[in-house]
Amino acid sequence: MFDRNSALFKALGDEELESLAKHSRLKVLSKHQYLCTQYTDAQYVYIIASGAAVAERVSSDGRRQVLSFIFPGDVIGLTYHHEFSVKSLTPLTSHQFRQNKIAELSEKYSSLSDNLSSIRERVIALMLDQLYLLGQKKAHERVCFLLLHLLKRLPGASVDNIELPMTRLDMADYLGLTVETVSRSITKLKAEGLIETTELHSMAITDLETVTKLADIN
Amino acid sequence: MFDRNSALFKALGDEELESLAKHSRLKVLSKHQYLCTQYTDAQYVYIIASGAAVAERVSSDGRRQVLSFIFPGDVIGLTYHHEFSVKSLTPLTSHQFRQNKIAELSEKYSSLSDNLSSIRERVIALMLDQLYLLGQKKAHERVCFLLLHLLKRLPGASVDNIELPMTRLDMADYLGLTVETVSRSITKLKAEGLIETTELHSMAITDLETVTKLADIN
DNA sequence: CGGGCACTTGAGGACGTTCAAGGAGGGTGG
DNA sequence: CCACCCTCCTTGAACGTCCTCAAGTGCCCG
Repeated sequence: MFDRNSALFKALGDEELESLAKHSRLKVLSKHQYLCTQYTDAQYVYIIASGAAVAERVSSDGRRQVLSFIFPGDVIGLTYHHEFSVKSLTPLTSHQFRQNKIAELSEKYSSLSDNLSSIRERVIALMLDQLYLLGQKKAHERVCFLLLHLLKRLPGASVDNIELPMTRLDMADYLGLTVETVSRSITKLKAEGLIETTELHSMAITDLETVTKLADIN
Repeated sequence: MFDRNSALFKALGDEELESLAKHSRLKVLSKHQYLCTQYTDAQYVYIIASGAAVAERVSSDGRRQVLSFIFPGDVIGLTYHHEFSVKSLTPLTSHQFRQNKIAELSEKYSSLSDNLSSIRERVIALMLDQLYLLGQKKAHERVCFLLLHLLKRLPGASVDNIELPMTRLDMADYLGLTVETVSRSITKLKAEGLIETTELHSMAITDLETVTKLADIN
């Protein structure tokens, strides 16, 4: 039932997995629905089983920051309050747990508790990368970073085929740019022979070394 | 010895505090020294007693992102690897603990463990605000945000006197701007009657409502 | 087939950066 | 104690990157 590749279930024994399974509920969303919304109590923890989503923050004047793209195995709701909304990009399936149940089980099973710690740590590491990106990087560097990020995190992605589950607007709001700038950056990267696009949402990295150099923080 | 106002020591009993004190070492730094540096193992946890510091990430081409300003009561080193360096802005005193000692004690004392969780949560909340700031906000909005942030976090700061412990460059690198833009933004805010500067590093907010409106995310 | 949405492309403009100069404050050595 | 220097800050001018506005294309779905 549960995928041990997920950071939450990693290295858990059968007993732990069964306990978790007992308290989980499958939650299924279609495209463009909200799993949870900004500034409400976080009653549940979700672990994504399939599909893709975004964590976003929207202000009253319409500006929107995509905080993270979310993929299978990712965990949502480990904080007491949601500081963001989570919206599905594709049909989405997730396992829902009561937050206090997770807290309870993590006291009992130290491996679960360790997993939770390492998830939080990874979230922080990702956010630090993104802070650097938004504060310091140029538009085309940001796009390269996103491509490599997706290459790492998207299930089934390979250098010669990255299927983007999000629109250009989602990419723009993640990168702190406009749709037009993202589009132009992609065009430019294509012109320079660094990437190729077979379809609108299918990309290939043809010059991984250069793309990595542009994306990297060092 | 320890200040219960710090998020780490909050609501701890005398026994807990004594156990911690037993395992702590005072670490004193002068101006512009490193408490810890990027990409090294985090052996120690530090809690700031006095002074101010920055958490920063520097790339090989010289670009620098200030990830956070650090003030008394703040805790550093709760992750296994430092993804950043911490540099003192002023003379700095901190209490140093071995990381595994903290982990050990937090298993024993649940209030300590709770404190650690809430610290991590607060760190994430701050970072989310900053992501929105860097991705979406205009220069003068960023400066307003920083002023309010300092008003909340700087010990001794009040609406009519905020003593900035950092240079304009630190502010710029925190806000994803250049020194010149920060300087111009401050000049503009002064001209509009929103703030006043008595000295270079002393500011007063004269129109809190407007500043708040500009800084806010909603 | 038509309409709507997403994407691309172009032109113009704004915001922030870069480059450059000048001023103010603090520390050091004469 | 003053002169000098260095660092930090401000201000100006020119430039560039990215944004805004606008038009046009392609694709999906009804």
